This record gives sequence, C-alpha cells and structure tokens, in this order.
Amino acid sequence: MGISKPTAERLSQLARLLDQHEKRTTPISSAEIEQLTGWPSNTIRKDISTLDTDSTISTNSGYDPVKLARAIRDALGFNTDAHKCCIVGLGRLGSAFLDYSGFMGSSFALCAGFDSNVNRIEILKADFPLFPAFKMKEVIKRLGIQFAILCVPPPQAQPVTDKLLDCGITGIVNFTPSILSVPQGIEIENVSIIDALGNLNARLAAKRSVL
Amino acid sequence: MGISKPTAERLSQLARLLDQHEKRTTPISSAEIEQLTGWPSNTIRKDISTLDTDSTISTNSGYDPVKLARAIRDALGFNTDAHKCCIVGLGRLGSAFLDYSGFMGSSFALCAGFDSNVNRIEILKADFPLFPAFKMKEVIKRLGIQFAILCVPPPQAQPVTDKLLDCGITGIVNFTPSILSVPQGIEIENVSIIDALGNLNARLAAKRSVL
DNA sequence: TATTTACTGTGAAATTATTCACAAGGGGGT
DNA sequence: ACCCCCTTGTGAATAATTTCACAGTAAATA
Repeated sequence: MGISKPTAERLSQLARLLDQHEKRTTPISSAEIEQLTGWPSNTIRKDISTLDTDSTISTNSGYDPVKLARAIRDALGFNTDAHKCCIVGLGRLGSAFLDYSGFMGSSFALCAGFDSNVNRIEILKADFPLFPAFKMKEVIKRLGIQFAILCVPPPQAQPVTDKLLDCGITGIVNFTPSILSVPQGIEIENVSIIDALGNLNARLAAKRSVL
Repeated sequence: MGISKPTAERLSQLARLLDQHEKRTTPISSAEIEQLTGWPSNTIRKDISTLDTDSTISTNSGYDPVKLARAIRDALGFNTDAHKCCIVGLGRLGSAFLDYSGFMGSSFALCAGFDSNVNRIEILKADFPLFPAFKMKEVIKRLGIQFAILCVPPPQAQPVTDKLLDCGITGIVNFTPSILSVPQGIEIENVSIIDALGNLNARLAAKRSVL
C-alpha cells in the first residue's frame, strides 16, 4: 500500500528541510526535526518507517540528511523522470514562476508557458519557450505535457480549464480563486492564499482557546 | 470544540464555490456540490452540519447559496473584523499580490508591503502603502499587523522570519521553498507549488493503480 | 388527500491517522 | 566488559475523520 496523504505532505516538506542541512556532517535526529518543524518526533519516525530504506540511513544518533532526503524523493517518485508542466496565464503571478528556483531537485519540469497576449510573450524571458494561447493544443500534445499551473484571471479560469482538458492535461494546480469543475479522473489542487491565512488563523485561535 | 481542519478546508473552498453561484435563484444540493467538487455529498452534509445555522438555510431541494456562504464565513470567522496582513518581499511573486482580487470578501486585509530595495517601492503601485525594510518594526507595531506573507529569496527566508517575529508577527504564509524554524506559539503555513504538484501526482498515481 | 420523490441531518460503523510506550541496539566513557 | 544515555522502529491504543444507512420532512404529483 501507498503512502497516506498527510504522511506524503510531511515527507515532501521534510525533504526540503533536509536540503537545507545537506552540508552538515552530523546526523539529524527525529527530536531535532520536531524542534525545527513542530511535528511530533513519533509522527516523523512513523512517516519515515513507511519508506523502505536500507539500514545505513540511520544510526543511533539520527538520520543521514542526504540519504534520507533521497529516500523520501524515491518513495514520492521525485527521482524518476520529470513530469512536464506548463504555466497558463503569464500575468504578474504566472510570470513570477518563470524564474522560480524551486523546481530544481524536484521531478517536475516547466517546459512551456502560454498567454493570450502575444505582446507579453515577446517581452518575457524564460528558460523554456512561451507560446500564444492558440498553440496550446499542438504544443501540449507535442511535448507530452501532463500538468498545468493555472494563473489566468478568475473569469477565464473555467473556460481555460475546459480547454486544457481538451488538450489532454490530467492535473491542474489552480492559483485562481475560482473553484474549477472537472470530470472524474482529472485532479485539481487549489492553492489559495486566503485558505492559507484561514488555516493560520484557525490554528492560532485553537491555541488561544486552550490557554 | 471547533471545526476540524479538513472540514474547515472544504468549507472555505465551498464558500468560494458558492460565490460563483450567488446569482442563481434555485437552491444547490449536496449532490450538485459533489458533482462540482468531487467531495462525497455525505461529507459535505456532515461539514455543513457542524455550522450551526437557522433552518432557513436549506429546503428540501437544497441549500440557499448566499445564506450558506454567509454561514460558512461566520463559522470560520471571516465576517468579523479583518486581520491585518503584510507582504514581505516585493519581487515578482510578492508584487503579484498587489493587485490580487481574492482578498475581498475575506476577513484578511493587506495593509502594508516591505522590500529592502527602495527603488522598487517607488516604482510599484498598490492600494496600501509600501515601506523600506528598515521600517518594518515601526509599521507593524503601529498598524497592528498580525500576519506576514513571505516572498523573499530563499537565502533571506530564515533571517527575515526572525526579524518578523521580533516585530510581533504571529503567523506567516511562507511562499519560499525554505522550511522555516520558529518557536512554539508561532504558526507557519507553507505554500509550495512543488508540494501541490506532488499531491496531484500522488492522487493520479493512486487512481491509476486501482484500475 | 394519498403517494411519490428528492432532499437534509445525524447516530453508528468503519476506516484512517496519530500518539503512546517500550523493546532493541549502538557508541562512549569508566 | 559493563553501564548509561540517546537513538530508532514498531505493535497497540487512542483519537480523528469519513462513510454508511436511514429516519424525518416538505414539495410536487396525481
């Protein structure tokens, strides 16, 4: 059986945390990870135990950061061939991803950008090609792009989504505030700053009510 | 006791979904919401039942979209006085929030932006004032800002976080790929496009393995 | 008015995730 | 070699969440 959703989320973040410690030579213990992340050390060890690792990953004083990060990425499928992604909508938010460094070391690769404004495409610079919106279908098919990062203005969110599905996209990270409606088999991941602030606020409120 | 985390997340998204239907006059049923979101109608009804609403919110043919959205926002504390937020780091990503429309209707209000580059502050336009980084402490205290949206380059993520805590910030939405370390009592919400893509991929993989 | 239909709302059951508690093991000091 | 300390790894217990199943209700129909 696979890795559960909460475990996968923690492990994914843990891998990034370990990257920040890759040059250290001493092992990192679950207690130290608890200190850094706030997750109980028990939970962290349970999470790690779902990874099947060889025994060299841990010693009696903790985990090897580099080996653990690699084991996590193996388990999460981050070390296999990259999944191709495109950015759809190159306004302020979309174009912010053009020079985002976080894709390195992940199994996701940005390989195209689309916008309906041809001018904008000519002005913007990226490490991958940018196309006018009408070429979407041709390019997505040709490059075998699987995921889309949606950054269009809210009124266009649903129509552009429909277009993307027609192009064969199977997963969308939705940065617009619109809730998208898609058929079975397609996955959406909503990324919303309002939801993030709401979570923050709820956790702080819960904490205050305990005191 | 309060609303559980998964329930709050669904309700928060549901409120946005209902906004998209506010002009419709017919009620919306849990079955229709299932159709639009993919969440089972059972779960949706359970979620809604945690809200204590008056009986006019639902009829035997579904929920009143406007009343339900309002009830959700009441329960989630979105209709109370706004929590003040600031953007820290006005690079491509940070400045993308300057004209983000999603804050309207939420209980969060952007009321300041900070960047160490004074030039940039003068060029950018926003509905709220932008300040050079050295004024952070004074401004945050004076305006009573509670939350920060962190958009600085990765190497500055931790040092700027430390600075923010010193200014009295209690919650941070972290858009950088760095994992931040903070003392007990402070809450962090990591927003990562790589995690989002990872979730997408995991869900699609799980789905494929069933078939 | 009786009947069908399409909903909600909710206890109870099942499933999933977290926490606990402790066995097992390896280094370092004496 | 022995003991002490700090670690991981994990079965068992607990807690949280979701799913199920159906009673209750009100509109619509005949």
